[in-house]
Amino acid sequence: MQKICLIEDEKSLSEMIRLNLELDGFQVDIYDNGKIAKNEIDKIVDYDLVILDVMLPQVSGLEICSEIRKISRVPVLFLSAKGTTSDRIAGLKLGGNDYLPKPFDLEELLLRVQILLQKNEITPIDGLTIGTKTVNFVTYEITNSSNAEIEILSKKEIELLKLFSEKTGIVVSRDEILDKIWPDQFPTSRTIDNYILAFRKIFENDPKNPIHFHSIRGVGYKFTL
Amino acid sequence: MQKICLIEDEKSLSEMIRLNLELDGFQVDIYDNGKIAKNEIDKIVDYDLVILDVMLPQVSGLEICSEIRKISRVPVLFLSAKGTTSDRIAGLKLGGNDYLPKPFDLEELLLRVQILLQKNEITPIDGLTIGTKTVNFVTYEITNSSNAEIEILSKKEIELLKLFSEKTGIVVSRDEILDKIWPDQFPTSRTIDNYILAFRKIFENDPKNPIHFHSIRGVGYKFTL
DNA sequence: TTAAATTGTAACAGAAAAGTAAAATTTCCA
DNA sequence: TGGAAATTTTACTTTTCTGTTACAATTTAA
Repeated sequence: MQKICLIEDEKSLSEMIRLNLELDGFQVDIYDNGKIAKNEIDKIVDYDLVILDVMLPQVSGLEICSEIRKISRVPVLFLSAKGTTSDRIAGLKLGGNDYLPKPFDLEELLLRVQILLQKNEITPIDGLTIGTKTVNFVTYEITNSSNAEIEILSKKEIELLKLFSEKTGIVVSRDEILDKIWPDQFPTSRTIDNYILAFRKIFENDPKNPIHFHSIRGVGYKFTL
Repeated sequence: MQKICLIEDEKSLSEMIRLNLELDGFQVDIYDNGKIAKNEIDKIVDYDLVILDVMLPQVSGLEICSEIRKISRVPVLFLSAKGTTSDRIAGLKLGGNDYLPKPFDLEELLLRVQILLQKNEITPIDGLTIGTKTVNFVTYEITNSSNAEIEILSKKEIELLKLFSEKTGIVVSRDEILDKIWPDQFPTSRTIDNYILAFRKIFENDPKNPIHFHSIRGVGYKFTL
């Protein structure tokens, strides 16, 4: 779920915006104090979008935007009662991504929010998910959705997993594995077994009764999700 | 060079816009006829940005936008004399990315054009905060929020940190690092290690168990915040 | 039922990669 | 030009990977 940070001191307005963004499926947190917001820039840049009122008591929205831009490129949408051209330009120059003068139409706000968030669309990762664990073929990491621990696999392990994921549900012969993973070497057949052994320890709940890494006697192995 | 397609029937306005966009380093082609534009959608979607007047003779800008969206996600910026909310919403709903009511300030147009084109680029930011320390890519200084001490990094260190900050959370291979940081030289692999060593001493609480500068054996390094 | 073939398993050793500090070299100013 | 800072290399250590070995367990076939 995409999270939006709304920095706006006028309670009735911010609650109205929050309600509507939530109806659109976003999670919304509100800061009603510019000074606090400025002190928590670290937290603010973790959001997917920041909606920022220009006129805040004590600290101006422009100031906050400029702090944000020092450390992050998170999209910033300005709201302002002062809708003059020069204000808009000031906001955009400081790194704001859009500027909506008050009073604005709610529907327009929602549309502009969606446009800004499209930019951040997450590109699917190149990897493989087995049970609660996800292997990232680029970073070599295994992330476990249930306990946040991170393991790192080796190059050869990743190569083998890639091969298996390409052949999900299909038996891969020992010869084929050797050809693909060790094109210039000719290791023992036991070498393959050892990698399977490792995979079972990592991915199988009960390594003795594997459900993902099956041995096909006399042929090779079969990987299933 | 980024190419912009401007669809606008009012010659004096379109030439003025063209001139200014060209001064900003863009290449601009003008369509002054909506009908022709509609017949050449294939060509139009090859541009990096389309600026579209809503009120065109014969064919409306909204119609053209909707044709564009059938085959492409090229950013579309609407211009319109009718600045009513419902017009803006109509434009955005059809897939427009921004809407500027006429009369607009030229500077605002140029800024919004730049924002829309940034989507495709990675805009470098001028700093990076890791834990309590903030690196300024312009002054090369590291400021520590907890003890006011100031360290200064070297040029190469800053270059490397910039690279890592652009690739936060992504593995950067040793080859890529060498390519980007040492385009004309071919230093030892140990050279990179030494920079990482320095970064860990500076930014890691426990350099032996790094949480920001991870080594990915056989590949490279990964920086995380 | 038993021997042969195949697979499972862990411990080990050599190889490769990365960590490290200090020395050597280059660059940049004053 | 001298010297300090920056940069890169060198040499060494440590860590991790990787394939082999030896043996156990399992399956197959005679």
